[in-house]
Amino acid sequence: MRKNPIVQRETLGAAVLQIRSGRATSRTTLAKALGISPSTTGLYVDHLIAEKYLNESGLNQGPMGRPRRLLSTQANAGWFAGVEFNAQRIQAVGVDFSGGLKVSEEVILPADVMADEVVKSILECVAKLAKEMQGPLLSVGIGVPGLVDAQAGVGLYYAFIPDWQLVPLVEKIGSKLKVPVILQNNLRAIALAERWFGMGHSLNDYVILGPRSGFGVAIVQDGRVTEGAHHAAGEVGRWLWPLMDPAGGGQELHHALSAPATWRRLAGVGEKTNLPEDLRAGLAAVAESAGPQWDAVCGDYARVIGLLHLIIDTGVFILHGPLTMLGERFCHSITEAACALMPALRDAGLKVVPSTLGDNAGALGAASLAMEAWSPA
Amino acid sequence: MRKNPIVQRETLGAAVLQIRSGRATSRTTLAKALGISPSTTGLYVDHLIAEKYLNESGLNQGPMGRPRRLLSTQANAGWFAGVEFNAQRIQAVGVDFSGGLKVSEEVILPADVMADEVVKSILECVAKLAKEMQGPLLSVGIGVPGLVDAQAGVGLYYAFIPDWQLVPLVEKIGSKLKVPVILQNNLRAIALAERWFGMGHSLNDYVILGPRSGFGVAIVQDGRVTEGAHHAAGEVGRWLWPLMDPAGGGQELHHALSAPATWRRLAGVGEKTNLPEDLRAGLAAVAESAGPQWDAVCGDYARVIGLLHLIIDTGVFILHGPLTMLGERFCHSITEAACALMPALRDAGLKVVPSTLGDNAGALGAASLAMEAWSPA
DNA sequence: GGCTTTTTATTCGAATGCGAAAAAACCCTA
DNA sequence: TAGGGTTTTTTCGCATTCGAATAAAAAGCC
Repeated sequence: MRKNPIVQRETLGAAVLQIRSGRATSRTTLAKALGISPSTTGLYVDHLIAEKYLNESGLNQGPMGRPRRLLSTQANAGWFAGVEFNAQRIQAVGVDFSGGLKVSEEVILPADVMADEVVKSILECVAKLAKEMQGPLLSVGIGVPGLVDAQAGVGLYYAFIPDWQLVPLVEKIGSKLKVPVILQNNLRAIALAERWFGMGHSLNDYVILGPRSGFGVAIVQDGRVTEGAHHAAGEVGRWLWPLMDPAGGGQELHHALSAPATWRRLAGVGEKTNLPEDLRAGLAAVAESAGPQWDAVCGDYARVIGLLHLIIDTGVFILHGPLTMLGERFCHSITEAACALMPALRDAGLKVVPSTLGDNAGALGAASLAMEAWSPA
Repeated sequence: MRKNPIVQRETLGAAVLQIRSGRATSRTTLAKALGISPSTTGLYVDHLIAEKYLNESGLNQGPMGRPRRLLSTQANAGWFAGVEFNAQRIQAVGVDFSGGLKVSEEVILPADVMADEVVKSILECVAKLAKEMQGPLLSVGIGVPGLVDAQAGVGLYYAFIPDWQLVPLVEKIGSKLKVPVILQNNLRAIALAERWFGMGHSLNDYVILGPRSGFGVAIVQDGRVTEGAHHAAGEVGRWLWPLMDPAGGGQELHHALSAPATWRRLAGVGEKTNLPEDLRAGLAAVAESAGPQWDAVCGDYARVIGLLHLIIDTGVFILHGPLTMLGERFCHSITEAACALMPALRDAGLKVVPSTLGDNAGALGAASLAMEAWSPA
């Protein structure tokens, strides 16, 4: 038996992430992925197996040579909670140690909810999840609407909860649950969800399009989620739109491209018409429409995406939220319109696709936050 | 005497950078800046002093305690070459080991110059610099126009040199000079110049505005220069402009905001009017103008900057190139116009400032590339 | 079956980097 | 001028990490 060194916890966490994601499958591949020597990697893996975080799961015979001893995460070593919320509802998921989604919860919030009630509901939600999960809760990720200081663990501002200002969420939740709590803006959390559960798996550069009650984007560059100097990267909803309004009385992009606004424009109804009971169903109903409204909406999206793409040069734009109901055709129309407007985009391989993740993408992203932050004690 | 370990070269390079930039001035501050222990730092510094890269330059008494033994770089330990070029000219600088600018060179290129001639001229230019510099040449940085694959060391494409396609510059220059050669897009090189020689010293997030024969930007986020998935980040000159052209026959932003176009618009002359002999002087002459042209130009700049700022949330925009001749007033007008158009910008602390670096900012940035890449043998 | 070849994992000595403690160099005060 | 306080630098022992060699486990080949 090898001696058991006091290994670095951070590196242990990184090793688990590599194994869980499938980027590394054996000791040697793990060594390469972590950039440490094979001998040290062996010690780390021994430690993680001894602590029941990993196990060996068979052999993988390559074309030649000694077969790899496959490593995998022990699903019941503990679990991660992912929570996302806005002014209307809380969504939460429980994810096992192998990254498998096990339980979902949803809580509808009352109108005019206050910050303290939200915190209370989040705690209740996590408690409900805990009943169905195995092992100890390891960490909690929270996708927070509005401006968030992820480092400080504070929700800075959110327009639709009246007293949501400088809310020390990490402290409030962490002091009750006694586990690490990690925050991130909810759209940026979705970006992480794509990485762990969606199509971002193999991508290093992509943009999340998030048209909901407003319009925002989350940007992933070279594998890193862009935060911004004031935690406000991706707040494109505050763009003047139309940009060249000759009258000067411009509006914000929010008003043109939010999910409700998009439905109204596609349905050809005015601002005074009530929204349908179920916006998603309403959107599905107009998914086949055509004509000038369709072109106008796609043209606006095309312009926004074209501007974005030529700045940050990512490649794939992943559409999230209710507008995914408009399907592939919507995304394709946008792509085509953008390339028609700005020919440079065609060479740059612009592509808009609807997300394959469902409504709980934000909660899954929050769970990703929790997984990324965890290291063994 | 302490024993002399075989230290890691990369860390030695990083240590020299910290000392040269003044971010670290003593062994202890260096240890903090590098994130390694004071004891190890002591060994590294000993090594660097023994190799004549650093020396001790007096004491710095704080309010209390043992004074710091100040460290500084040995100016004559060698030198770095920085080269920038476009289709018209080559600019080169020689920078000593302490980061001091010592020599500048400029070569005017003939019309319709070919790639091979450019390479030859660069080599001649560096040879000329070498005569005036002390010590050995340590590395060369090159600011390359157009698309650049910095990692591969290849110039991918530049429209104004006919055969500038897939030029293996690092190989061509490196094989002659026998020192490391580092490439970067010339605008992104300017971003580095701001960091080392300009106002980026204390900034982690800023944007370089580069209106010249076209219009592009370079983005620095959290201290890193944004490259883009296809080496094309910041190519905003290819935006459709005006963005909402109802006729559909849109142009590129290049045509509206390049340095010549800006002069024509401010001077109120058409596309057929010849440019002044000296564009900078011409621009200085229209710097005091006012009225609708002035507002229109500033409005366009304000829109571009507003869009950029709300995406990437940096803060400071640094204007480079001939348009700096328009002075503080121009930048101030843009800032004001942007805040008027998009009120969100006012809270976000948007600021546009002219660069204090002169015409050779690109070459200085290239030298910064060289400095950042160097490590002792 | 024994041989080589290839790839993965482990062993083991060497040494690099760290932490704690000591030393050094200054201030201030009495 | 001696002593306490403070900060920087160095010393020194220790242990983690590495590198090179070794062992292990398979395939292919005669």
